[in-house]
Amino acid sequence: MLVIEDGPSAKKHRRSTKVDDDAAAAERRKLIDAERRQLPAWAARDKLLQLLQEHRTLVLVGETGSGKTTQIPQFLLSARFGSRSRSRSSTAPGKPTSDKAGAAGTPGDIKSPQKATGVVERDGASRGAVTQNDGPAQNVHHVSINGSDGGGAANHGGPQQPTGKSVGGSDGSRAGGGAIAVTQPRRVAAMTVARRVAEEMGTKLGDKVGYAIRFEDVTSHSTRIKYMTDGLLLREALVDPLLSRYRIVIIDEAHERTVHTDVLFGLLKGVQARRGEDFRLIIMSATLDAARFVDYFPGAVAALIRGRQFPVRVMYTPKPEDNYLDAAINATLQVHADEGEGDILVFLTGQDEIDSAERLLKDRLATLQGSRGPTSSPSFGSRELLVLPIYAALPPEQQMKVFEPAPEGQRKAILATNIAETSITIPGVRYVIDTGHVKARDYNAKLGLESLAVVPVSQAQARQRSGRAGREGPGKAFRLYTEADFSVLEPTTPPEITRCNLGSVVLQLKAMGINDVLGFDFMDPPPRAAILRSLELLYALGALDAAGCLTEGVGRRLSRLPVDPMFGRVLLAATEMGCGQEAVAVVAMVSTENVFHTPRQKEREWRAARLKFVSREGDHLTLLNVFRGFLELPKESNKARTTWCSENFINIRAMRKAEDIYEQLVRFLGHPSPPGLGLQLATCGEDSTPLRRALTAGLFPHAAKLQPDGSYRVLATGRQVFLHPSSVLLDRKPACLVFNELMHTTRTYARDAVEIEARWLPELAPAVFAAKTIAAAAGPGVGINERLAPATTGVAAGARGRALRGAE
DNA sequence: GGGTTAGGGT
Repeated sequence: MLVIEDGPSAKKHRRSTKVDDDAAAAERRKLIDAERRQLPAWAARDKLLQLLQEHRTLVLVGETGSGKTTQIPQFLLSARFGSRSRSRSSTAPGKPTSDKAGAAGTPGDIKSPQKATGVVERDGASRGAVTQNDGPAQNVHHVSINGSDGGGAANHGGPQQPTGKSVGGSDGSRAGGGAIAVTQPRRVAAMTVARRVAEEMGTKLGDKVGYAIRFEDVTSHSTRIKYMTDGLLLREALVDPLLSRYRIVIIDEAHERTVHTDVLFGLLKGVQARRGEDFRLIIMSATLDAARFVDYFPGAVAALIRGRQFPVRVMYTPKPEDNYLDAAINATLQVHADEGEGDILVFLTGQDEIDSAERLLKDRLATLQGSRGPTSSPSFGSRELLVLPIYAALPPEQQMKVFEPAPEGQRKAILATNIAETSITIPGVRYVIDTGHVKARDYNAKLGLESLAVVPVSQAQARQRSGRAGREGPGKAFRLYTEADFSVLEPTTPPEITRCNLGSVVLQLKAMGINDVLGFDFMDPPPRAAILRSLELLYALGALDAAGCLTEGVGRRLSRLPVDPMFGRVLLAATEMGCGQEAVAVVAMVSTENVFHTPRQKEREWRAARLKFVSREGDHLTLLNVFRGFLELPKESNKARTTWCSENFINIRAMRKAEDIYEQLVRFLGHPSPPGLGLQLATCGEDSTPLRRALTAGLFPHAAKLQPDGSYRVLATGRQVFLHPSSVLLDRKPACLVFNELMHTTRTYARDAVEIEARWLPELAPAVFAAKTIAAAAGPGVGINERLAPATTGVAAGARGRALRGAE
């Protein structure tokens, strides 16, 4: 069971199996109520509501365990913020409704961040030594909310106003007019928090409180509080740019700065400008970066709610470690030998590193046991150390082991990637070992190249890691670097939107009528080159016209498909080429990561298993074979599926996700009326040619030709790349191929490749591959790249010029 | 000749 962020309350939550026992239910409600009142958020209730009446944007810094995610929406609802009735009675922007505004003492100061220098007081219990060692708390402009007692405020979950007609011309869809939307970066969080809040309010999930995530909508017409993923709200904005069905939008975990939240920021700013007093925005963030948000949103005010975090003592190494992996193993053994009860969480960078750390640690333990005898030392060997890996690609049954409590007399040492920073919370952890490194994705817009490299963490990330030791009691964090090293780390990790491919983002903005993408009000604008590159790509795909405007035929349809624009283009082409079914399966599979589980110590086994699926034509067809194999299993038999997957070293989570995407795409492409595209999904059977042609029609910007030295050259750019070692084509190296993506690690690798015919290119992408050039290139022994590169660059430059004219 | 951090989508 994954435990979500934000609070002991949610963590303790167990769903009651029966509610027919009224007495027990009432008892439970009392308990829940008592629990709620303990939460720091509860004490801040009245003040928060007051602030929100006076300001259109509230930036709420709620530390871990404050209860902000579960409580704030309920407060708003009980204060009728979640109903339509008060929206008309509110006053003009900037004019407080309440004459009590001054009485609270501070609102005047709060409004102007520059004046309100109130340093946030931080009590020791809240952050303890972490703060101390990290240096002084940042000087942020907030007001600290110290609970006025929340005694009188008990009408939570009271009867709600009938919704009537919604504001701003609602479309009458579910969770109708004036509801409260609360976004989360992760699906599990949206689900579990919604479930908890429904229970607190004593309603059925999907009734007054619900959630919506991709593939799942548990809301109804009576839903007033809707927890959802940020990506989903972004999708809704495509259809309803004013988000008219919501009176309040809450962006939770805003400090994580996902691509989705960052785009939402810009959109919401526009929504505020157009909806005025009719709309309220709350930005909830766990770290003290409120000033950024306050500066960005006009008229915003910040407030802090304390958390319930136990103190964590942070230790640094006196001098730099030259091998953090060795250091981590030593530190783990030392903590195990010297420290009291509690599990150890070690942050490493990736699967390989975790695998080898696991081996090294187990070897060291065996040696120690052997030299001392099984029970010789009271401090060492008296307790066993249970070494457990956790990372996203690990099969679920192995992942589950970290959530089980250590058996009596044992201690867990969990070797984790940054999955344990935010996505999952592991119970029992009291010691954190931070190697100070992380494997991170980056994007070089000029080269259109993604890279994956081990880099130092940011200070914020280091704090987040340390905090994992203080969830259940006082803890200790061991940073395997010096305090001086910490002080020179970047304060925060740059937002993702500044370091990723923007194809989808630019397409979405265009589809929402935001034509001047370069001028979009991003909180942190992505590199200009990244936007330009996306415009070029979208033009090449036919999604934008020469003026940079969305094309109705291709562009509009691509914007609605929930896949990368290049894959969307593959799907559209496939429906015309009679291989829609196969293409949907392939796109679903490539939209899923970690299909194959490839543990290093079982390489022979997984290679043998994979052979059954291998297509000599490439990775896409191999993935298609896997998907077909999976679909042949009885859908209702979980057992059969689990067994098949584990026998074949296939990740069942990935397969379930691929199946969901497949079904969603089939529904979408096939459905006859508007949101659907009403396209026929035919099958090409065993003939792979139509499918490979369809893939070419979308992936042509990634077409590459074999070079004499065994490497490949990307036709559109002239770049030299290598086939990724995981490709089934590695032994066969066809003369021409298209691939999904480039990734730079030790070298520049092309991942997921499929063989194509060079002569298809001018036919399927005439704007980019002039027939003449290809004809020359197709001749034997002709230096194809030298001829192609200038031609394609010229086209790209032309596209850029035209696309920009529309944009600027 | 050799390898993938984590999230997310009407």
